[in-house]
Amino acid sequence: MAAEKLVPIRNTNQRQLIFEYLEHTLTHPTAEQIFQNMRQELPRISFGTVYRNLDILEKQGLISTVIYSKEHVRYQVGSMNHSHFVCSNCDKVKNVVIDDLTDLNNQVSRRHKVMVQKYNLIFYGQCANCQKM
Amino acid sequence: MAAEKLVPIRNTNQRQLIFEYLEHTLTHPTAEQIFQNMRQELPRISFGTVYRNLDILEKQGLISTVIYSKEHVRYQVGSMNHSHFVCSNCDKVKNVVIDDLTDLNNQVSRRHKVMVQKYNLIFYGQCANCQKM
DNA sequence: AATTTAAATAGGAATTATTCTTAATTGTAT
DNA sequence: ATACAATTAAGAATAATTCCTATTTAAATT
Repeated sequence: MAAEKLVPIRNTNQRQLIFEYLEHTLTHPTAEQIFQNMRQELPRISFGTVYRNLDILEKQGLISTVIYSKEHVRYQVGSMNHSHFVCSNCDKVKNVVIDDLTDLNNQVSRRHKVMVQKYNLIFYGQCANCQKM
Repeated sequence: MAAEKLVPIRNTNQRQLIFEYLEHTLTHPTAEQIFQNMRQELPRISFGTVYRNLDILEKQGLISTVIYSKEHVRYQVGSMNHSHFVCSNCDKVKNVVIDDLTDLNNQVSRRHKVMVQKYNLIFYGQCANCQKM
């Protein structure tokens, strides 16, 4: 665990807008989708800026990354306190409410002598729409 | 859900050896690691062959894919009936035993009117070794 | 055992997502 | 207003994965 150099974080318009977009969207966009959306307001924004700011926002705990398939990483506001369902057919992502799993982290920490900081639970299957077809 | 053309699957030495390697390793190798290992026995094997056979083995239900970070997809024998712990510091992956979660799929299926086929639960944190440092 | 045929392979090119590099820009402290 | 370091845009570089094609090979048929 290398000690990180402490560097002041400046407020930039780009990061502010990325966060606001994530805050207001109901979907779980990919970096590509975020980039395309930002281009409407900031036509000169680059992918590097999107990725860098997503990393910063995640380190600040304001957003979190959901890794739900080989191809697509998705982003959302807040930390990972809920789970996701991903339709294997149409790729849609749904937030999912499940019974309390808060003591799972402790259970795993105790049994395996590790320090669990978070978990990520993803369900895969067919959504209501795709089942009909 | 497009109907898939039924195509005979032939037994090849390459696929057999990839499966045997996964069967006997205790780690959760990446495609790269599998490729390097296969090269010892099959010096002419290509990445395409590794990826194609991993896909086939997964479709046959003989192995499964664990997506545990943006950078690294990992493979293991069997289906995903257990969970994983990933150390955020050293990247090591551990199999984790947790209390019965078998009715989680049903719980989610019922509440969200979807058909859950599998779930993937990953814990992130610091392993015993990395905590000491 | 030889022949046939489509599936699988090797090899390498192409694609895609992400990270890196650098000169120019900009937020903020003075 | 000025200075300075953090951030940006732009595009090159990298890495993982997929795709393409001529050749090879498993296995069914003769």
